[in-house]
Amino acid sequence: MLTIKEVTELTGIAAPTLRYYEKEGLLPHVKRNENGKRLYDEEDLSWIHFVTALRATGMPIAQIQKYVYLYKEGDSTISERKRMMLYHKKDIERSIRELYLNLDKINYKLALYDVLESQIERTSIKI
Amino acid sequence: MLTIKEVTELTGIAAPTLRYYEKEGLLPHVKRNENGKRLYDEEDLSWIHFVTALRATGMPIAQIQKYVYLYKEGDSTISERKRMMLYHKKDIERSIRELYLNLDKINYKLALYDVLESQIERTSIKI
DNA sequence: ATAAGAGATAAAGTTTACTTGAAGTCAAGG
DNA sequence: CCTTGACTTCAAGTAAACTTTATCTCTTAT
Repeated sequence: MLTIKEVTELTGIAAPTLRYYEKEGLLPHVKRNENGKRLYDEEDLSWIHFVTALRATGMPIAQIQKYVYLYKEGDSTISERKRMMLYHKKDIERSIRELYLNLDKINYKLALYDVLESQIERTSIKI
Repeated sequence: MLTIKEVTELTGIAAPTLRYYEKEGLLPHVKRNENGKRLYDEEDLSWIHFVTALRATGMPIAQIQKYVYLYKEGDSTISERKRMMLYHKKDIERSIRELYLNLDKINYKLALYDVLESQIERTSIKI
């Protein structure tokens, strides 16, 4: 069982953020010791990693809340949770496609700069 | 020359957002008619598209501001602008890589759901 | 004994990027 | 004439996700 400090060191997530996630219901069943201090086990860690992956891919807190709520409901919600993940997967794939398209525009801009620079170079040589 | 309404229809960007971008200095040389109403030409449109691409790839307003400021400085800032774009390109590539990594985690979760569902199915058949 | 250090809660504050609202201008249509 | 519609500006409001602050408790080292 890990303290909150150990978890921040392991995950790079700030302690207030971990408390905030828990308060918002994103981290089910985090235990406490006799003094009320948080204790994280392996399962908590994998929840943290999962939530982090969802956040990093742009899923809003509110939607993760809903997911965890369904998880707590038990096996009867498996198909709905799967649907949420499938939908989110499509979202990520769309984001990636858009990033590639916009990356093309940046690359085009960079190509223009290359032309500009070589023009400037040639001009300088002439002088 | 296009009115702001025509530009919103063409680009899907709300008029207040266009005004906001202009006020923040992201859109250089947008002209006005004799009554002070905005008129956009082809160059303005391509600035709008460019700014949109930068925003969509996560560049903060403040950094775009800096870029446009350099642009206004003239040719002497070309290499710095190019450096900004190169750096941003690396950023986008990093984002894409991270999205792929996190997509893998989501796919792993989905695979787990497939196993779970087939287990449930088999259990039901037994009953 | 007591002061430091880790952790807790609750509430307020911050940041970023817009968005909305209030109030005014101006040309055109009934 | 005067109202409607499409603008304008400036200021204030909003949403999301944290982050900071204030205050309190408890264990531990001096």
